[in-house]
Amino acid sequence: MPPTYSISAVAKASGLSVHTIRAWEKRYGVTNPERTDTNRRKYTLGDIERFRLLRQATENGHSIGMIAELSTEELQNLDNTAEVQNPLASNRNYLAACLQAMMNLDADALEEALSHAGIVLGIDRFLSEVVVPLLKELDSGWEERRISIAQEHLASAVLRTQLEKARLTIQVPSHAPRILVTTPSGQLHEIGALLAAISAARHGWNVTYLGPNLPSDEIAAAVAKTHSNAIGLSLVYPADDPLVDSELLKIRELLPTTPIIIGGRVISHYRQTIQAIGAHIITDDHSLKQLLRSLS
Amino acid sequence: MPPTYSISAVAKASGLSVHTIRAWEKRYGVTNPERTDTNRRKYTLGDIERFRLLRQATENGHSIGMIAELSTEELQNLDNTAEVQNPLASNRNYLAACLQAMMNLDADALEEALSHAGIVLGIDRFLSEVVVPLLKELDSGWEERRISIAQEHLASAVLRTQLEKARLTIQVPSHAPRILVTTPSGQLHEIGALLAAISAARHGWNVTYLGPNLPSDEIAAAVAKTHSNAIGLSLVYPADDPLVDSELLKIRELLPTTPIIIGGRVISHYRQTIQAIGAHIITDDHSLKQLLRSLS
DNA sequence: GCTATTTTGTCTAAATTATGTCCATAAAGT
DNA sequence: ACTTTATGGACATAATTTAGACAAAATAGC
Repeated sequence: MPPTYSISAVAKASGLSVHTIRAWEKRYGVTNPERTDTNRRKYTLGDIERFRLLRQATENGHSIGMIAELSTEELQNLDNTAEVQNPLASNRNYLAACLQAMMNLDADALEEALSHAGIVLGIDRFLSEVVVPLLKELDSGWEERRISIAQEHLASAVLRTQLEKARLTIQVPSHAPRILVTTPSGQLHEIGALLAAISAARHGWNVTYLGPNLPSDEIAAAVAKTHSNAIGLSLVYPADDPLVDSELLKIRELLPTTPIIIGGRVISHYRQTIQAIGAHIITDDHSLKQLLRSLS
Repeated sequence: MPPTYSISAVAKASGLSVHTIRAWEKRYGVTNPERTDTNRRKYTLGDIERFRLLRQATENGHSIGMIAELSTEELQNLDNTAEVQNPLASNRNYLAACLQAMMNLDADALEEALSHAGIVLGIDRFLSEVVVPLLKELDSGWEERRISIAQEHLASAVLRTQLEKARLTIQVPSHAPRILVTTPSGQLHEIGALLAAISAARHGWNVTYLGPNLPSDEIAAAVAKTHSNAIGLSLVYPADDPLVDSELLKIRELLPTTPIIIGGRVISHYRQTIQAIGAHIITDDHSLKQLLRSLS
């Protein structure tokens, strides 16, 4: 792994400023990068990872002076055991920036804000503190006519791209259990399904994501073809479509034993059918995690 | 005798300017092309791939001075650590690999094939030699029931991600003319619109992409808000929806002077309306390029 | 509780280096 | 004629370096 990253590249990737990186180096010797012939610092991917861990640790309340000498390995363990949440974290700012960019139909700014949030917050907090609130805001704003269709479309398109980007960074062993994620016929909104796909991947599952609006027989055939161990379905809109009920029943008919996991804003409207087919209901990432663990 | 390429051909294929290519050669010795009897540079396919990798790496945050000395192999492994790429296998049939992966519902393989094709072929050839034929195959295969809905969904989802990825690598100056790309109400397929968005960006336009199925009044409002100089609409399916006709008319009513560019598989079914509102019809990338040039 | 000190992130200034772009001129293709 | 290319040099902007300053926050000492 040849060292090829410039200090600005490290700054972008780690969420620190170039000033801070140099200060930490001078004061605490957190890294000792090679130099070019002309004295420029040359960083490795490992350095980036180290700076990222250091930033997370400092944001969790550790002072940089105390942890600077720790090895990268020790930093990882430290991070796993740190529970101190820093309420000062500026998630509000990201959310506000996203909303403003969306209102202005400024795709570049929205992308910038989301991308930066993903780097600085880490994927878990990015999802729970930015993406989910943003989706809620989209929901309520759309109902109250505060958000136009165009704004919602723009947000969906950019968000989708960023979520896919986040998904690419997750690596899952190929022997892990497999889940098929989609939405049934009649359900056109896919962001919820995409979120579920990322969560499942985060929790160690191989995900086959098939987008929205998939008929029951296709779902069944796809489950067979991909040897999936479970199905994830997202129900967001509309709330009272009898087609959804019948599709759910058909899926259960075609796949009598496959666990079906259902989540989304409008699950309550289909609760009767969901219970009839013995599907699992999830309401948040934590319940999804529990459920997936029990299934694997 | 292997084929060779002029510096301008390399510039087009790699996305660099001829100035930059010569500067990189002079300053960092990134390549050492043979010369003709009259001292013109003669590049090989390998040189083109090297320049392309260098451009991608620089856009990824590496500075050219640091990576110029790396071998082509090291460049390939810089960011795509998992992918082992064989430049000798450039005759590989990407399209076939994509189709097979799609048939097997193997999202990972499809993603791998598309991503690899995008890197090796460059964006233009990737679009014209892989994406467009794949879309045509999807179309015909779907009509002939050779391809299931699940397979089509999978292909759409993965393709969309790869296209978005490709779009991110295109950089356009912010003062460039602006085009809004979407599909009108009733048109749910978005891949064509995404393709058009990429083409427009390739031809130097700032693109605001708003996804499929956008009502006419929203389109008009978005054009005003983003100060767009033109509208791009994609019509792929369905072929005979009176809603599309009325939406097109409404758009023209709301925006009497904005150029409207329309393309897609089913434009012939709406030809009368398209002519009535004085919209431009494009049939391929070349005609789009011509048209955009005349508008800017 | 209240200073004094240390820690820490941020910032400035000035010099150096990096990098994309451009020019002028000559030569070669078309 | 017009375009493309080669060469060497010039330029402007951006990035990086070092040394040090500064203010807010945390910590220590009393």
